Amino acid sequence: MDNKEYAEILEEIATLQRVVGDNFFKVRAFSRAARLIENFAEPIDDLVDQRRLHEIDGIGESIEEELQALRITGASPRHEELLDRIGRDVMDLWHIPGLGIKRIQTLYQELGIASIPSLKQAALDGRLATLSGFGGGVQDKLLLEIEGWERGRGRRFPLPEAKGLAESIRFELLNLPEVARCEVGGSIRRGKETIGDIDLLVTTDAARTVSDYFKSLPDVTEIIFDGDTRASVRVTNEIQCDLRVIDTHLFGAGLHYFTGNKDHHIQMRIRSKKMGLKISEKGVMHYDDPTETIVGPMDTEEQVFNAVGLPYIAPEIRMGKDEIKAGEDGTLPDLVYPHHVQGDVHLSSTISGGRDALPDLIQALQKRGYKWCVVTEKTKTLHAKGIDDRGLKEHIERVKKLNAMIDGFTVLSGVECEITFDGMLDIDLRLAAECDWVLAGVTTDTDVDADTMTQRLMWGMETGVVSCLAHPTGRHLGVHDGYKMYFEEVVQCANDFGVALEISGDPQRLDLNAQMAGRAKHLGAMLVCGSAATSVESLDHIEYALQQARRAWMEPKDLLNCVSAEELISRTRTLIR
DNA sequence: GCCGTTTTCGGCCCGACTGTTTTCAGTCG
Repeated sequence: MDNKEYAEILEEIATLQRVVGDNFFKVRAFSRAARLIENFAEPIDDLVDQRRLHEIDGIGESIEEELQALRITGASPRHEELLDRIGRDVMDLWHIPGLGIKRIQTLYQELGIASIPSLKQAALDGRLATLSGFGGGVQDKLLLEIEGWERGRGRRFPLPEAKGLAESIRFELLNLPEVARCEVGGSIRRGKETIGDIDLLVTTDAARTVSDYFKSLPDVTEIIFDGDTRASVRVTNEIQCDLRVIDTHLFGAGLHYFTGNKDHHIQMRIRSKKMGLKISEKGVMHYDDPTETIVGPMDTEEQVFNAVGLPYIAPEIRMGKDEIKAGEDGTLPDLVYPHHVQGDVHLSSTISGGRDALPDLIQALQKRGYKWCVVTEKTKTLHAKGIDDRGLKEHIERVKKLNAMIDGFTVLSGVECEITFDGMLDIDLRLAAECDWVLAGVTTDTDVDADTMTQRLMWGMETGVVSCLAHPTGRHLGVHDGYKMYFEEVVQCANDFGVALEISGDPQRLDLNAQMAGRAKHLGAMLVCGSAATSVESLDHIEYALQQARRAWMEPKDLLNCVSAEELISRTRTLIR
């Protein structure tokens, strides 16, 4: 079982426990454990086998037992018992906004409602309005929400898509003279790979004007709620967008608050409380101070963290896991940022179907302060206008000439090729060996069993000419998960043959993701970010990859992007050197 | 259910908005 599957079962246990009225804190413990496990870099299977689960802060005796049972028998007694009692459909009720613990309990206890269809029928019959706490207004609102759910509302969006939309709304808000600052917060800022809603933070001294403007934006289809300091709307594609308006001098406190995540805030607030302090979007203040005076300036997030005795903690690692302890101990990582990057290992030009010509790409990279790049033109399997063996030979020559003309920047010759069904490459191996860098991946015939795919990837790497495994899991964000394979074996083989693993910034992929990258790092793999750019504009996509790397607590020393061109070459493909 | 530099028992984050039980519970982020 993979970590995600363990997490899903724990979350289901939490949800079912809510319905039967279990202690709120017990429910929260299961829910938190689920999130911890989902984001854990090592396979839970291994931790169970090594009896190391208790090393995770937040997992105690009871949850460890459930996980052990899941590992050994494939089922959790608690989960099974709850499912027998109230059934699976009840969990859908949690997807209906407006329904929480109390109302779901009332529905279940008073009317025996434990599924969305029965809820809808009761609303249509007018039976809901008879329950205490459910006036006619609630009934009508629930009916609308049910219809929204039936239309597929509530789905999660790939990060790049949601980020694009968020930036466009941010841009519109910045048009308003009353808006002093506007930032995107929430899971987009943390770089979570799928996004449930968009959070925007605005500082202004004219809250009402800004809020009214926000609600009147052309894309807005529905106003969910509307208050003095916050408003929430739905935009065209059904994604929810929340606006929080805050006083200009509380920008740092507001941004911290609106970035999350929830577990991070709970940990921060528990810590503050122990220090006699209270932390919220209104800043940090003494716990029992009726005047609510902030203890210092709150213009920046750094000031907020400092006010509770912590150094700045980057958004990407705010998960309520180990970051606060690391802050206390002074062991926070020095995370990798764009200015650390010396080169990109994955980009192609008009030569193999890209949009921009090689000289333009190189000029753009130099402008960024990069010192080198690998030009990985695509083969014919990857693009209809891709290169064949002859094209690759010409490419290698072209790069040599180009290099002679440029000062202070190294262009490396590369190719992006396919590991074919029989574990070979779709280019001549001797030519591949002549390239500085060979990026190889799998894009065809992916619907095979794990043994077959693992073998294919390993055979590909065993040719000895591969420098890097491209988008190693083969997933397409929001479309399909990666192919089946044994990741540990693939990483081991990569290590043996000096093959790096790519963290692809391709907006369709983000592959490896943060958890897998963390796992690969733990297994001793070499990692490198690639923009997969085919144009000057898409060179920016490397930031998506770097953000996933930061979520995996990676520092410059963990990524080959931060070494020199010479070191990049000498550390990879060790077999043929 | 989990946890411990005041605690192995007794706590467990904070504030805004909505609708209804006209003084606050329920939900949300």
